[in-house]
Amino acid sequence: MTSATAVRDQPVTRDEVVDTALRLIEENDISALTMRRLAAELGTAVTSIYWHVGNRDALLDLLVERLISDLGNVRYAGRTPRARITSLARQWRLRLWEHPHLIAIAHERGRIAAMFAPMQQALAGELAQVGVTGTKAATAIGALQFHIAASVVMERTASRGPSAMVGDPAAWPASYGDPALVAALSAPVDYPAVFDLGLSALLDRLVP
Amino acid sequence: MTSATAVRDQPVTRDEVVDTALRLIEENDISALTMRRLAAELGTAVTSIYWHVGNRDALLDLLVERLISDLGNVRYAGRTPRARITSLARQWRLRLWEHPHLIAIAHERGRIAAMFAPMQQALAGELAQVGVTGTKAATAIGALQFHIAASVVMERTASRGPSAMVGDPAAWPASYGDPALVAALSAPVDYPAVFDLGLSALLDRLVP
DNA sequence: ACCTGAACACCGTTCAAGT
DNA sequence: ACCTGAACACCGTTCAAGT
Repeated sequence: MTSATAVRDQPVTRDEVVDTALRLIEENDISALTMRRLAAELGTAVTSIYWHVGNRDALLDLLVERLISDLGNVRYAGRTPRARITSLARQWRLRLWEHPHLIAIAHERGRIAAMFAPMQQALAGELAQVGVTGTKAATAIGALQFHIAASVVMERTASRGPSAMVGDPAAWPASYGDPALVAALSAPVDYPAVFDLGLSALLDRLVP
Repeated sequence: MTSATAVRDQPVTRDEVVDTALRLIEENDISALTMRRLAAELGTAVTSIYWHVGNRDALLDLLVERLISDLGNVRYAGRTPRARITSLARQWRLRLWEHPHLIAIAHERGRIAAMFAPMQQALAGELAQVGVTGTKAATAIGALQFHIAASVVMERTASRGPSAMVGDPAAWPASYGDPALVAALSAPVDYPAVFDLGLSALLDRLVP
């Protein structure tokens, strides 16, 4: 936790409010973003934040818009269209994972679509190369987008709790016939592996 | 919103606290569950709730445990193992969807595993019939569980915001070569279809 | 064993008043 | 144009005191 700016000579700006709010969220989590704490961090009265951004809800909208405009495109590569789509999806997952708090907020506000806009167009280009267009391409894009967003949302939420196990060994009879299964289920979830498995299964279906 | 019980002759019980808390959440959402509102609904002082359940966090734990013990098993059918697994997955999705608020809480608390325990054992039985056991079965169970939980979490969160579109038509150049794609992308997400697509792709991979 | 009111340290937000 | 303090209606939680 950085110490609050005690006094300030410059007026606060809207961008500065957004910057500081982002910092508070990324250093802690969304619950650290209170209007009073934000004001303390900025060295102003709470009420002056209301002048700049309206209210807390509008501030959250601004944070999401900032995220969207910061995301931009992502580097990806591969020899075949399928390899490029795989690379693209993995890169987007990693990129979103840098802002897990924000993507949860974006999701709640129905802004996931806008967030993925650059990815959609790159994906549409790759799909067109393998002859997938129109509603089929839309389905593929929707499914991949869902898979990526879900992976980040699920891993993020789970990582706040106890290390998420898939299974609870105690729920299985001690005499259960497949001890290797029970043992494997009690390991922590390997999210990247689950992601890759789902991705590759989807691509088998979606990319001819 | 039901009117609060004005006076009461019986002592409050822990179960009654949990019941009322569940009702508050399911009739509204998690933000409706405040200790003060709960007390008003029960017709007691706020502080007496603390005597029964500890604090708000412990109450949320109790709600999740209640959900888990209420879930139990689910009916499913089908001629082939694959059909039965598909039916099982769909039924679990529907079942969880009856308690979207609670499953978000369960997920945050790392209790998804316990929630899915009955499903895991049914699934293990079906997988064994097609020769999938051990770590392979654990992977399959983990992937299916992730898919079901993600579907509910994503659809639930999205449904609080504006009707989620996959794509924003305005983000595409008006001259884009595939208008059918752009049009299809701007329709609301069909979550059951996305769920079934992902499920069937996973099963192609996981069930021989 | 169960309940109570008072108190504390927080929230978001509005408003009238300042420069 | 920008900032301020006071005030309101909320939170969760603790505690000493009641029966």
